[in-house]
Amino acid sequence: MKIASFNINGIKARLPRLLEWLAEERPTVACLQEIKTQDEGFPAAEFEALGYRAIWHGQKSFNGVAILADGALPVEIQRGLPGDPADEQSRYLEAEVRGVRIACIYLPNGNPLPGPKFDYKLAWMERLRARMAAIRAEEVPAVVLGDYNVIPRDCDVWSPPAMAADALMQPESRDAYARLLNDGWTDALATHNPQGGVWTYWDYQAGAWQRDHGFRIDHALLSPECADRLVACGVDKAHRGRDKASDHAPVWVELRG
DNA sequence: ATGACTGCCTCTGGCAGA
Repeated sequence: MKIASFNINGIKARLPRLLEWLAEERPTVACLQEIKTQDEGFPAAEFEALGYRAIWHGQKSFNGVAILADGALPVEIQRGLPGDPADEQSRYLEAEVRGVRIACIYLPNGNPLPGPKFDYKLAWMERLRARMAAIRAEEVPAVVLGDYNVIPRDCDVWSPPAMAADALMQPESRDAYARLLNDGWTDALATHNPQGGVWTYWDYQAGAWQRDHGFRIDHALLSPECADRLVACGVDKAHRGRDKASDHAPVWVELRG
């Protein structure tokens, strides 16, 4: 089964590209981030026409996440990241699909720093760690995937100095990410590409795509029950080069069984 | 180089993104 993540940067503007990607790549599960629409604006019928059923957690203008599954309705487990009742941003949706726990995340960017946005990012990462520990304790096959907004290693960015001041690669951001791995989660793309050089994001500005100035911030973290089943993973890079593309490319993992 | 581009919901310019 193929489980994918795609930060689509607006589901209204991206719908033709998104439907095209689903039809061509046919992921079993697709986690979407930055749908940027309220719940009532979600194009569920367009996905059903392709054989996908979905659950979604929308928000006006910003954020918003969704989980699509081929031929099955995802069984919702958790809507919104626990740990802060005052947090109303739509960045977390968790479900079960075909016996696998799927958590779709859109981790806060954190810029500018220092400031409240960076504080919110770090607090959100601590809450995520707690939720992932709870999932681990259930000992179920689980994949926590999405836009983590963290560049884990220097080999995950085209130019470390160019991004050094960015919230994506601050030591605090990296340490919080490393704690997730220390807790027993496996970064699928990093495991299969220890040398780095694999990007999932290219800025719209300054010809970043044409110059291959990218970095890796979209990740799939596997529980031990899933890490044993990992047979392949990758980035659908070609989709980033198409007309009216998102600034992110889809990432995916293929699990045995 | 206070740059660059894109999407959203319109206070069609300001904000957010990364």
